[in-house]
Amino acid sequence: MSDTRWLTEREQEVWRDFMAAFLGLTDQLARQLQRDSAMPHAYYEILVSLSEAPDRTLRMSELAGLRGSSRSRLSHAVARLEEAGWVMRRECPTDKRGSFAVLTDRGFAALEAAAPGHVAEVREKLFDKLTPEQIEQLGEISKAILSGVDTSATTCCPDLTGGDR
Amino acid sequence: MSDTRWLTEREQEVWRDFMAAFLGLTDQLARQLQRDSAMPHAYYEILVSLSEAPDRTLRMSELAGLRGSSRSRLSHAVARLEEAGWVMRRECPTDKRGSFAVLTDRGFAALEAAAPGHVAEVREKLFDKLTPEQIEQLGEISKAILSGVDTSATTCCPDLTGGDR
DNA sequence: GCCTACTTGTTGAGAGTTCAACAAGTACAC
DNA sequence: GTGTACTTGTTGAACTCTCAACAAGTAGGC
Repeated sequence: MSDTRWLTEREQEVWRDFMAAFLGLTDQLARQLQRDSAMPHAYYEILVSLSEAPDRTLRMSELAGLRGSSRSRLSHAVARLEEAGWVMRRECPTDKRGSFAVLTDRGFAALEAAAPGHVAEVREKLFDKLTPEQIEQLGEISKAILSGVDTSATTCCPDLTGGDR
Repeated sequence: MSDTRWLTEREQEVWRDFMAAFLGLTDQLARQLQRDSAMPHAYYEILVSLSEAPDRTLRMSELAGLRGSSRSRLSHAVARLEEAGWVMRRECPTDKRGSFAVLTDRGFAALEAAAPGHVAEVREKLFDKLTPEQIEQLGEISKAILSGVDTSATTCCPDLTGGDR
């Protein structure tokens, strides 16, 4: 198609440090949560989203959108969270296809118990390592990257079977 | 233990944007590689590490160290890469426990075929979104985060059974 | 030599994610 | 109403990763 615009030496270096730093960071956060609270990071974030929603309740697809997760992934995850007694499903009265996920009191308690350790890890491993200027810079950089990430790609699986028959 | 130092509003915002941006970015890179080259991102990086090693050969544990991967994970991955014909195992003559992973010609060709698409995605989704100053800042920030990430944690599983008997 | 401690790499089971396929319901034209 | 297209959420299989357990080999004391 077009000849490749390879990375410069410096870009390569930044890219590798960036990946190593971020993968290492997320890895440690995930380990901390799994070790101390027996939940994967993705499940923690589902609980957070629910805890902030009105009535601690969200439609499955809204929750998937918020978390940038596929419907399939969320469905499996909520099934596990339901087994743990942290989330309940409730049907939607106005749309019989739909279903709500509701954070239970036990789920909220589990989240409250997990939060301090998680926040401490984020502080120690991220914010304590950066100057106030760098924190601002990271915010700007993140926003710039976000502008190019199509969040829809994760959530939906466009079925194009009807388009080119 | 100690009372929690919660995140400030601004820190929270940066944290969420950061996670969303990074998870979205890695997700898209992984999808691009899987879609266009039928390999997970982690496998791509294994091939890269091997391609840069003398004789395209590395001890399993060195490779695990380079990639910040556990020995178990690497062993499974190399098994898959061997099935694909991209990597071969060779035994180590001086240490009969050890084994080498060697990138095959087919593996090198697969890497060459995958690289342009991957680099284009990294460019488009990351470097094209950032100013030269931001790229420098990201490099510094990554180094700072890296300083607090203990890369050993991933690789080894310290067996402390003998310590406190 | 022998014995204990450690290292290397593999294995199998369990857990989370992805993908494609699916049932059930909704929306809207006709 | 009927029919077609789309949406919602779930399911099962395949795949990757993690964890614990393991066999085999090395290192160093004695």
